[in-house]
Amino acid sequence: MESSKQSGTYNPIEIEKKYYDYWLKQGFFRSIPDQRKAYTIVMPPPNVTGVLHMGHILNNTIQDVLIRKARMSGFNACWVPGTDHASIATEAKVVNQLREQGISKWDIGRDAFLEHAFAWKEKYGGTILHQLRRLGASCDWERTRFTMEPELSDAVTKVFVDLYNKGLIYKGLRMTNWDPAAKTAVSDEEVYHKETNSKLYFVRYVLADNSNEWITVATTRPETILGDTALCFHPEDERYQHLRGKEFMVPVAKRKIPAIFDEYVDREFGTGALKITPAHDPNDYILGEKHQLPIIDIFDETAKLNENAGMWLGADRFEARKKMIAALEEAQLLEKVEEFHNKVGYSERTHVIIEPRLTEQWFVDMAALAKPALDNVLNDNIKFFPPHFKNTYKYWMENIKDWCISRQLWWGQRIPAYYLSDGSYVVAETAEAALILAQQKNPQLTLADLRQDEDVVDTWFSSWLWPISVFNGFESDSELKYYYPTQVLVTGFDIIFFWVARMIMAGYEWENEKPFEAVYFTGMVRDKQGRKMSKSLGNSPDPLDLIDTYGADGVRVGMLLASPAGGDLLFDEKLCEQGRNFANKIWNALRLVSSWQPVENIASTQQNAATIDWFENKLQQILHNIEQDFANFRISEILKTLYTFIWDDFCSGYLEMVKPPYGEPIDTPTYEKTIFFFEQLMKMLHPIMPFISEEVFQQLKPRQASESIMVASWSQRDTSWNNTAIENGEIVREFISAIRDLRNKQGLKQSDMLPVWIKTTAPQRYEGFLHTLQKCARLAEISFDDHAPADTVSMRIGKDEILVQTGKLIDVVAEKQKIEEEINYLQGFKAAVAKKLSNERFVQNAPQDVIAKEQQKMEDADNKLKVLQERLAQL
RNA sequence: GGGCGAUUAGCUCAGCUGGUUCAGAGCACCUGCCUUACAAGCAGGGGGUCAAUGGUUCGAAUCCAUUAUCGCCCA
Repeated sequence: MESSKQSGTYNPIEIEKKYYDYWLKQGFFRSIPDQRKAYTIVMPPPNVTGVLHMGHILNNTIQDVLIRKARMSGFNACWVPGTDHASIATEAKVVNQLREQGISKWDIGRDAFLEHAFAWKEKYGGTILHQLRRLGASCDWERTRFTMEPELSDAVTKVFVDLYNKGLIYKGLRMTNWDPAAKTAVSDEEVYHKETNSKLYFVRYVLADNSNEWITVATTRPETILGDTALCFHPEDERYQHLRGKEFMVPVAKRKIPAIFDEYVDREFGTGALKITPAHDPNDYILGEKHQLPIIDIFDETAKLNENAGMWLGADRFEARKKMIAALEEAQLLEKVEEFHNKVGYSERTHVIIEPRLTEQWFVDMAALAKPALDNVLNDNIKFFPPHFKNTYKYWMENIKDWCISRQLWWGQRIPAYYLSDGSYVVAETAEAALILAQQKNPQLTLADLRQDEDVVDTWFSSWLWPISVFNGFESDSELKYYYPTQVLVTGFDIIFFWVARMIMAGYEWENEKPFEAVYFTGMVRDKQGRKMSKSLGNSPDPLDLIDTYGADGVRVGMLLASPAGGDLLFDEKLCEQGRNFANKIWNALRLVSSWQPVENIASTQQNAATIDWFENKLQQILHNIEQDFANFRISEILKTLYTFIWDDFCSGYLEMVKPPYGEPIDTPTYEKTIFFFEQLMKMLHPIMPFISEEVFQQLKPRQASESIMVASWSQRDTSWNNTAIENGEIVREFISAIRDLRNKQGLKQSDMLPVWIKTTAPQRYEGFLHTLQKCARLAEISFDDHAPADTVSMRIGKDEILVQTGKLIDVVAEKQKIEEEINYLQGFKAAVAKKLSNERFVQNAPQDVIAKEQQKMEDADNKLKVLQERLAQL
């Protein structure tokens, strides 16, 4: 053991580095299948483009807590890290980087572009995973996976072909969410809607056969007028009945379009007349199909006007709007403009307004996949924490839409569809396999006649396989069998549809088994004012700076203090400070204990026995509570329990009670018990504060080189305890507190040793604590006789009365008043209890133990009253 | 518009299957302390009509209904 001359301030930086390296070197993070039961977590792979932010800290702290606890509990703990290739985001980064060098991706072509992209990934892609080491993450780094590496890409191809062969993947022309910045379709889930201040333009459509008559149509997107192919009215709208069979002139474009009638139209909105632009609005598209309208697609892939628009070629959609408004005004067809609030869809990735666009895309038919995925969540076969996310999940699954999986990008797994010159295609895992299929149509074909689809699949189409593919589960089940299903997924609720739901589907589709037993949803990290943390607001601290300032343990505590499961959490740097202070407190407890010199056979052995008994039993009780909380993922609760137990009960309570006077030795049994308790506490704390718990563990006793708290076994399972021992200790602590309060209020000095009398029916309660009481409360002598002098102050601790001779004049009036107040309160309390007990229905209906409790309360109140009244008479 | 959730101390939140271990914790605040482990600390203290109304019940912060306010998701 090191000397007590260490600094009074804990310095986490070196210690954290030292132990992380030590753990790595010892291979404690490594998991290889063996005879133990596995406890597996797959990390939600962060984007390769990302840097560590507070969300990662939260998410990975929780995972590390769970995996460390499992490891100590004797499981073969396996935490698999990895990264996600993030198609759109990464491709955008690489494109930008190339642009700065004056290179366009189109010039260099697909293969060269991918080389750049992989190079970029090699250089920057490991950033987050490296940063996580600072946090103490005990991942099995040797298992680090990447969604674009060969095995995982093969899995994607395999799965695509499998689904296609099952008839669950199809290609079709559909209205899709087009991201004109990324020039790709995105799925419904990648579109977010934002309340926007728009304008509603009231535009006149003149009748084709009578230029003096017109209908006014309200639209938010006048530029799409160029793609109009009909006007639509409600069939029962009396205002428009005369228009049946008529035609209108499209403003500015000067084309003729028909009037159609459909119940879809909302008569209340605008003028009740709706312009139909099938190529640029999903609802219009449906109406267009129903009424067999022509489709005029006026935009190109970057949402600029094309030849079909007939004018302003190359103008982007916003410019086109301005031009259209000006043209309408000039033609005197713009009646009025109103302010209007509506929700506009934006791309999750590039944050530009989504353009509904008709494109050929690949879709997954989700209905069949959704069925087992829904059932097994509803029946709690997969448990959600917090459980209310089941509702959200259920709603989405029951209204599930087909999944658009193709992306017009290069960075990703290329769609394994091969086109023949006649436009038909075959789907196969390799070009060679595709050729065989193609040759069934035409035996003359060669590889050169096949052209692979240019598009890649959605990133989520690879990450939905993650819990299986990280174990190469599509190749062989040797590892999968051992690690799958995993125990828990820790992730943000915002990707419940993107990812969680789809992993569940994939699990049942290919393994016929859930991917995880439980899902722990974390909330969003916000600043203390409740704002989302963002770069532009500058309100997101750099996690590495935080770790430098407060230590990884401090940051972990800060994060967990703020984070009950599920809801958003308001992060405040002060919480990390609290965590750092906690570490410092533990450090100083270690300094104290380290300074003790144990000696055999001295009086304190007996004097401390009751205190040790109290603490030992409470420790067992706390251990039990924590075990329960772990089962329910109540991690924040576990931290609070340990924080209070270590700081208040261990440091302020236990250590002060057994601490020998300065310079005096401690008896060996107390010393050994204390070391044992401290070690137990550190084991309980280790999942949350891995570093300082290890440091204390190493210093408490001489250890073998390979001995670490990380792999020390979690405290024993038998957690029975004696409640009386706990109660007695608590009462003694209350006692000490009350005496200190009295000193405070009466301005008594520490050096004034006060004599006390205890009036109790259970003097044995205090027996083992007499020395401790005298020491901690600075008492002269403790008597249990009835001969307390008159000049004493009275206090009540539990059911007992304590009389303290302060040596000062007793303020009889104040003392009387205090007691009368207590009597008043007790009488009111008694009346309430009596009312309950005299209520026949209560006595009949309430459970026996509740009634017994009430009777006990009555009795206790009576006793107290008796004591108080005696005291009053005495004064 | 449909759904989900929240509302408890100045702030952030616990409070699980209704019953004095039910009104709690941390931070903040107030008082007194540099007491040989710790001022990143010690000892003590004050503070809430549990959003409102009604109901169920012997009994409601807890269950139900309505309202208000806020947040989120979907359309």
